[in-house]
This record gives sequence, C-alpha cells and structure tokens, in this order.
Amino acid sequence: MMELTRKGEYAIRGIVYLATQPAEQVCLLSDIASAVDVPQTFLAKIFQQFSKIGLVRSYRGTGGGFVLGRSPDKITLLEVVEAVEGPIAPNRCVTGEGECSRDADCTVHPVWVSVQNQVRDILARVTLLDLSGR
Amino acid sequence: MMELTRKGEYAIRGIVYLATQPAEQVCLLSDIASAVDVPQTFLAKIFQQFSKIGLVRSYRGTGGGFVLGRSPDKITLLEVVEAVEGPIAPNRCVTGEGECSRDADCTVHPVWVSVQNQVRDILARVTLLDLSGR
DNA sequence: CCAAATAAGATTATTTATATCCTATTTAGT
DNA sequence: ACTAAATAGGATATAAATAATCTTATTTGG
Repeated sequence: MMELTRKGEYAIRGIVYLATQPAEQVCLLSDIASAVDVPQTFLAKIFQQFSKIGLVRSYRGTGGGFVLGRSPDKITLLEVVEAVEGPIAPNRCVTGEGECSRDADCTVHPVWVSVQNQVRDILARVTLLDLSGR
Repeated sequence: MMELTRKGEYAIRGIVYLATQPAEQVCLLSDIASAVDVPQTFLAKIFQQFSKIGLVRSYRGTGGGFVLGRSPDKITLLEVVEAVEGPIAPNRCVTGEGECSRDADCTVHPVWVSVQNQVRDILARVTLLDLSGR
C-alpha cells in the first residue's frame, strides 16, 4: 500500500541528478536519462511538469537542456513528489473529494489526517541538497 | 499519492461495523453490506481474506455469518489495512523487492523507511474499539 | 432433503500506469 | 536564411491493477 509509482521514482532520480551537478550547469535530457536509467521520453514528460511549476528551468534549441529552478536546499522532496504524484492523501476524504459524507462523524477520518500530516512533514524536511549527498 | 483503494475503504467500513455490534453477534453479509453501503459480492471477497488470517470468524450455512475474530481492542487498523492492501510501503525498495540495487547507497531510502515506520506506527495505535465509537 | 449461507474460482469492465510516437517550436551557429 | 539540436505538447498504444460480478461448490440448521 501507498506505493510511489514509476513516474515518482523516475522524477526523484532525475531531479536529484540535477542537484548533484554544478549550479547552473545545463544538462541534456539524454544525459540525465541515461545517467539515472529512465526512458528518455518518459523523463521528458516529467521534466515538463517540473518546468511548469518552476522546479526546473528548461532551455530549448541547440545547447538547451535543464537546470534546477532553485538552489537544491530550497527544493523539498515533498514538492517533487507532489508535483508528479499529486497531493499526499491516504484517503480521498482528506482531499475534500466528498466521501466521508456517508458518515457525519467518521471516526477514521482523523487517522488519515494524521497520516497525511506526518508523511508530508517527513518529506518536507528533506531537501534535494540532502539527497544529493554533497 | 498513497491512496487507499476502494477495497481498503470497504474493508474498514465492514469490519468497523462488526466492531459496533454486540460481541459474538453473528452478522449476515447482506446486512453488513447494506449497512455500510458496499457491494455484497465485493465485501464477501474481503471478508474471506479477513477470515483466513483470523480477523473475523465465519460460519457457513443457515444462520451463518461473520463475527470479529478477536475483541475490538485487540485488532488494529494496521492489521486491517495490510490484510487487504498489502504491506505499507511507500516504495518497493523498503519491501526488499530489489530496486535501490541501482545505487549502492541510495540517499532516499532512509526517507522511505521513515515514512513507512511513521505510518505503520499511527495505524498500529488505532484499534477497532477506537473506531467503533463505543 | 431443502433452503440459507459462505467459499472459491473464473470472468469481465473500467481505470490507471507506463510508456512511445509524431509534429511543432525554439535556438545557436554558420 | 538555413540547418541541426533541443525541448514542448498532443495523440496513441499497451499492460497492469482495480473493481466488480457470475457461477458453482460446500456447509449447516431445521
């Protein structure tokens, strides 16, 4: 239960790789993909998502590629994971998506809230700097 | 991310209902299913799983049905969830299913272990007695 | 023996995950 | 301007997991 998908796994590998590179070093998608062993076309989609929310910056055309959008100590694992997997939510009732309406005072709800908070907290405390091992 | 499936949601509803019933009260599957608003055939499969590991006891034939396998304060939410959803594992690398072999000292691994422990801990502290609201 | 139950296996439908492909657009360098 | 090198984005394909149903078997009380 609660497993990260391939997409999430690949996303982390890819952006952690960027974090290990010298600051402002523009990296080719093909290089990243082969370095972290992820299908390039898949990684492209993931980095497009990152790019839209500023986690990475992209440069098109010859000499283009990707760079981290902020310094590695300012990007948390939580942001990375939620960017591609969606919000951390052990049950839909904690995302506000109805449910629980079944039962006015659902006794399980607070448990899910607690799980959600704990997990978010753990992931929010880890930065790409931590993960880069530098 | 990390969402409980319908099966898990149904499983909890079903067994919590049992916990709200008088001890040793044998309940009809059809009654449980309609009370907690779950397809009966689906709930049947779930309770079969519960039965195999002793979370509930089943009685076949006329007058048959289901009862909790132990007193509600001795059954944790963790057991219930893992019974139907499999082990809590935010990433396969924490279940021992290879991976991580990619990277001898994976920096993310300890984070997943931490998440796994925290979640398990939270769920293990909640019993069916707590959830029954009695 | 019959009717009421659960057990178990097979099957089906739907959704999500995991990609890949193709075309468009941008950009540096000549 | 032209070309080659890149990313962007939409469409499509395949596989796996989820969600559910159906059918047949087995058990049991009366």
